[in-house]
Amino acid sequence: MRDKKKKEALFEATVRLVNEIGFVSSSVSKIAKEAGISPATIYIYHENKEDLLISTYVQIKIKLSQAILKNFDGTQPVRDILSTIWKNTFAFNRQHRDWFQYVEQFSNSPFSDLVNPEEIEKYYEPIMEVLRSGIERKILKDVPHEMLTAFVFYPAIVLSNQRLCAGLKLDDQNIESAFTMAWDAVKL
Amino acid sequence: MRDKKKKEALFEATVRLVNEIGFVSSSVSKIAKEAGISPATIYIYHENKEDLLISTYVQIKIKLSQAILKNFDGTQPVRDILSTIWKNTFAFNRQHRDWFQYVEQFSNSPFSDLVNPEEIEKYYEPIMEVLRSGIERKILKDVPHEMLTAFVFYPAIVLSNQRLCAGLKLDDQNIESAFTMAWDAVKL
Amino acid sequence: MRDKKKKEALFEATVRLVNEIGFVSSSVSKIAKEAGISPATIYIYHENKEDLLISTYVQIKIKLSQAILKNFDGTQPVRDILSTIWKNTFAFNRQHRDWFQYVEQFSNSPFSDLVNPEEIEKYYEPIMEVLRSGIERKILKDVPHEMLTAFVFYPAIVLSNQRLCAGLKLDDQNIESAFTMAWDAVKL
Amino acid sequence: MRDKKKKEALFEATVRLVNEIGFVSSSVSKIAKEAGISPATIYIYHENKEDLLISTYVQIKIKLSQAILKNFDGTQPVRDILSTIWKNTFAFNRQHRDWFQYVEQFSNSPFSDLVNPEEIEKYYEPIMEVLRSGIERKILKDVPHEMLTAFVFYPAIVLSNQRLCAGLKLDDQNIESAFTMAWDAVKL
DNA sequence: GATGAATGAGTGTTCATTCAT
DNA sequence: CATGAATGAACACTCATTCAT
Repeated sequence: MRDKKKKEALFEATVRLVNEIGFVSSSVSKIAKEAGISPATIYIYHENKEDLLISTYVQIKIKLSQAILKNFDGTQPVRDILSTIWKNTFAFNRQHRDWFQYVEQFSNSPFSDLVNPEEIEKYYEPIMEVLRSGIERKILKDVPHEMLTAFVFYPAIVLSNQRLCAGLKLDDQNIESAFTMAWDAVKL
Repeated sequence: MRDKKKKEALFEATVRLVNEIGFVSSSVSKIAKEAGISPATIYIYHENKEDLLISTYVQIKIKLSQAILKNFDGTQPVRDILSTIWKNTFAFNRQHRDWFQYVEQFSNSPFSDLVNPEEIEKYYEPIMEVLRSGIERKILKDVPHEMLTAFVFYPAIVLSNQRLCAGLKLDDQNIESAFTMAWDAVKL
Repeated sequence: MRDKKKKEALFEATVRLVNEIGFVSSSVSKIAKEAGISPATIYIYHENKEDLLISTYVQIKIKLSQAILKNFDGTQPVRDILSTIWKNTFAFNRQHRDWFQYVEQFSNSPFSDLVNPEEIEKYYEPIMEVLRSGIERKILKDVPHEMLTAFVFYPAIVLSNQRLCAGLKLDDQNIESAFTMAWDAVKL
Repeated sequence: MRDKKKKEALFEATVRLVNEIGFVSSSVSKIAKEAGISPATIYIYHENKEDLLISTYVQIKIKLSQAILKNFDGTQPVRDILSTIWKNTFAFNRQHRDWFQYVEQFSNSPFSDLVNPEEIEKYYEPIMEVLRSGIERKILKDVPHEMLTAFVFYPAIVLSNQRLCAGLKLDDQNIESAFTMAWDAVKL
């Protein structure tokens, strides 16, 4: 009969603290205090600190996949699909900056090696399918999928990054311009 | 009369260890052991751990700027200049993968906030100048410079990242294809 | 459910060690070892080293106040009251030399600045009242209370100090003589 | 050919630093920096840190003895001699508060055990002689000399102590009153 | 005589984790 | 299920001291 609220509080406390004081300084005890529970309680829900951080990451990635696939319609033209995804990504970032930041911090930590990629990739499969189909139908350039994502998705992440693009105003026009660039990069 | 060799050994040990065990786990004592010196000695050359990590980062960024600006010729067409920079980046990454990885880990750590951006930006000024001139001469899209770099340089970083693009073979042809994508993104 | 015994052991170990090797050399780890606990455990009971030393001091000062106010009877003549206090002080010192020494070492350390004087003074209020009343009733000299205590209490401390008065035998007769001197000093 | 100036600078730096940051925090390197010399240089003039601190203490005690014996005239009445000494003590404290504070900090540190008492006592011999003579001539109470000093000299130290008597104004009148108390204590 | 560089041993403190309750 | 107490190991950093120059 695990308390749902506690697990939820733990998730939120982890994200909040990591965003506040960073990955390195976020100790188990501090996270516990932030969540209003005992450090020992964390070990009921998670095997160890690693597991806590990883599971927090995975949860966010799943939520993220759901958000960016909102209004996904495989029958639309590739460009429209990617445009929707692109805009969803920026919308998600604006609404859940803390989740976004957590993911970025996590991705560049050694912990990220410990995540089973497949566990996450499956949630993004529809997007991969779009890319594959786009290539087949001679709409997208015939290059490895890493190269397509490097130009369609990572620029969005970079542009959303407060640290890297502190001075950049992300208004609708800029987002639109940026997507045009992405599309120019990948379209055949 | 500080021992040049010790400072050099310290630099190398720091990079090596951060690449081996990650930023978080790289403690001062471990770095000292890796460099074959006493932990106390580090504090002769650096004010504190932060200073050690930052100065290591800055050193690499300077070396990196020199490497990617190799054969820089401002009189060439914009496309050729960017192409050279693009290829230099991949060459540098191939030769100094550890330096590259260090920079990526550092950039996403809270330490990166502590670096004075101007100290580094000045070394990359020639590139900025190329972008500015390209926009003026109606060769590049007239968008904020962050958006240009997001499509010209960050994809190179992503593609070079072993973690993100483990399965991608970075042969000359792929590099060429990727640059074409980057160019398509930014060219008017 | 904190272990009362551990806190008590910590108190005793702190006093013992400070008396053995001095204030400066008494490190947290040494105190922990002396108390038979882990250094980390100290931080469950005390915020930091400072807090440990201060709280040890305050505890002793309270015990001391209780000891020297034993048989306190405000209705007695001033001289008798002070005489009782004087004798209690020597008795306490004889029984708890280590506590006495700890207080003296602490008083001359920079830590002593961090103690809220009022926290301690309240326990000694009855004595202050005696002095005030003595002045009012023209029994004691009308001088600032610091001057009265400098002659009534500090000489007792000096005479009790093994370091300063190594060769002095503190028998009843000497204590009596000394009190006579103190009384001659303060009486009108 | 030891540099007199360096030794003097070292003495002053030691006193200054101990008064500024306390006995415990005054490390050899900090003292060296304060004196404008290398830590290693200290070991030319002093065997070790202990020796530095002790020798600083002894120097001050000698200066102090000279100061409080100023205008000493053994032919004067005992009361006048002690009064002069008493006033000299307060004068010295006012002029050299830092030296005074150093002595107090040192006296209650374990280092003080390492000082050979005779090395210092000889400078205070004239005072002892006055006390002995005062007893013989039935002017002072016939009690151990520690008891006399406990009432004639230590109250002066207590009253001079900023920490203990922060609120006490040490004007001529108060000093005079206090000496009267001291004299009442010791006179037969 | 003087020093900057060097260091092993130590400092106070926090860590992730366990366990009896 | 939940926890406060407990801890050995590690943390970043400073120490008194030495020594080649």
